[in-house]
Parts: sequence; C-alpha cells; structure tokens
Amino acid sequence: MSSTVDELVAQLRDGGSRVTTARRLVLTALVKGADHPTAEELLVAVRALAPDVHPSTVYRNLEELERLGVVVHTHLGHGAATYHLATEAHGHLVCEVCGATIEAPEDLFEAMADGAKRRLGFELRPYHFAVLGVCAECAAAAQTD
Amino acid sequence: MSSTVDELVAQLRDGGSRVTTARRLVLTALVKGADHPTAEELLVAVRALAPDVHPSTVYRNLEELERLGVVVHTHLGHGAATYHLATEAHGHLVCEVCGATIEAPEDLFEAMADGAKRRLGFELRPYHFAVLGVCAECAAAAQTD
DNA sequence: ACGCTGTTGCGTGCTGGTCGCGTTTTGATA
DNA sequence: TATCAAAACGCGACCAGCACGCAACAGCGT
Repeated sequence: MSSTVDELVAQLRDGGSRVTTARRLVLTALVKGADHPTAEELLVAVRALAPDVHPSTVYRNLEELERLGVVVHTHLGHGAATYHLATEAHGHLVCEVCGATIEAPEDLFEAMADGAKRRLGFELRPYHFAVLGVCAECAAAAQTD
Repeated sequence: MSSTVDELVAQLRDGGSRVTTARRLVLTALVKGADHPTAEELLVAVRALAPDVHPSTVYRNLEELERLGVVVHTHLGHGAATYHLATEAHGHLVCEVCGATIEAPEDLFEAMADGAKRRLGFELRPYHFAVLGVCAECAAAAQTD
C-alpha cells in the first residue's frame, strides 16, 4: 500500500522532473515520517539530513509533487496545510474541541457523494478540507458537565 | 427567516456587548450585502458609510459576534474566510474548477452525519469548511474536451 | 453629567506561504 | 566523460490574512 521512496522518485522522472537531494528527502520524510506533516515539519525532517535546505525549496517541491499527483494537501483546521502521499488520500474528521484527527472510513462519504451527484450533478472530492465536529470522547465529556 | 439589524443589535445587548456605530454597520452589511462576504468586503461596505473604521475593528467585531453566536464563518477555499448570520448557517459545495459556491441542501449531510455518529460516535458539524468537488457544468465541459 | 469599562484607531507583529534573482546542479547529448 | 541548457536551489524580499498592545474615545448605568 504505502509506496517506497524509489517508486516515488520514478514517478518524478516519469513526470519530467529532476531528482534532487532536497526532493528525495521530502519524499523520504513523507514516507517515513509522522502521519499528517505540515510543510514546516517536513522541513525539519529534511534538515536533519541536509541542513541547508531552504523553506521555499520545500514549498516549491510540495507544489511540484502535487502537480504531478504524487502528494496531496489537506486542511485540517485553521493552521498550516498537511501533506500526504496521494496513494494514501482519505477524508478526515477533526474534533473542534480536542483537535483529534480521525481518518474517515472510505465509505463514509458515499451516501453524500451519491446524493450530490444525483440531485445537483456535483461530483464530490471530500478530501481537501476536513469535516469538523465533536469526537466521541469530547461529546461524552460535555454530557457529564 | 433573515433577521433585521435591530434584532441582531438586541442580541448584542443581551450578550452584554455595547452597540457601536462600527458594529451596527457590520451587521447591516451582513444583512443587506452579498451572500458570502469576506472580512475585507465587509470593511468596504462599512467604510462606505463610516470611512474611518479600521480593518482590525471589523476583525474584532466579527470575532465578538461569532462568540455571541450571531455570525459564523466558513472557509470556502484557500483565501479569506467568509461570514454569514448564524441563522443562515448551511453547508457549502465549492467547485474546484470554476469556484462556484453552491449552498448545500439541508439534508445532504444527514446520511454521513448518521454514519459518523453510529460508527465513530462523532457528531458532525459540516458547516465550517466547504466540501470541494466539481460542479455539473464543469464536469460536462470536461467530458466534451 | 459623570465615570467605569468596553471599544476604537493605529501601528506593529505573526504565520503561512509566494516570488524574483543570481548561482548551482541535473541529466540529455556529443 | 565533458558540455551545456534548462531545471532547481538558496536567499531575501514580499504578500495576504489576521492578531495584539496601547492610548484615546464613547456607550450606558447611575
């Protein structure tokens, strides 16, 4: 399921992009790092191995990788965008109270997607923005208050 | 359905907030202006009648109005947040291609909300972020390409 | 009309990200 | 393996959108 860095590098070459140290490190950080890294977290990971990499290089690489369909970015809340490999794209539920991020089951959006398509002709791509709400723990906590 | 400025002003007083010129004008702009104004668009509307109102005053008023539950803000895309009266809260579908904003029918989110609640205990509040996708026109245009 | 305190205008600062420039690096070709 | 155009890089300046501290001002209970 999760791709290797080499496979992703191959995707870069296929797309006509060059393979640089910074780019390889960004991909490595995405494959091996935490689940929903921001651009800045990726920068930190990259700099652990190549201290001179500039922030704008990371931003430009993420942009290019997104253009090639290798990564996607998602907004989980008001802060920075988070990035992950396109092969791992999924919807997110984010708790407004505690900030917990839940990866939504694949089929959760299906009924809504069907409805939007049938009634409005609108094809949903519900991955770019998280859907907010209140998680089970926080809802229970609110009950007992 | 849509509240009058006077009713909203009363809500302000009930909440213990003072009623100032700037605040009244922000509410007026929300009631009478376009559908999904940004803070800056509201500023322009306010300044048409009171040219010395400062941007930060609009931001602070929107924050306060939101705290009182009079307005809510929504992110329709990558740009500035948009504001509307809490009485008019609704979900949004935004076309990634042409940028069109569709106000989602009330019940479109119901099946997903039910599923999230039943399976994850997660209570959806799907109004804060728009759900992206491709609108009927753009999907048709893409077909014929 | 007085005075407490919330609100305003103003400037300054912050986060997250973009852009232009001159230099370095990549990788196709010879 | 040397060459070289184009791609990518490092760097700094800059931008949007918004938050904040402060002194002056104004709403509103008395």
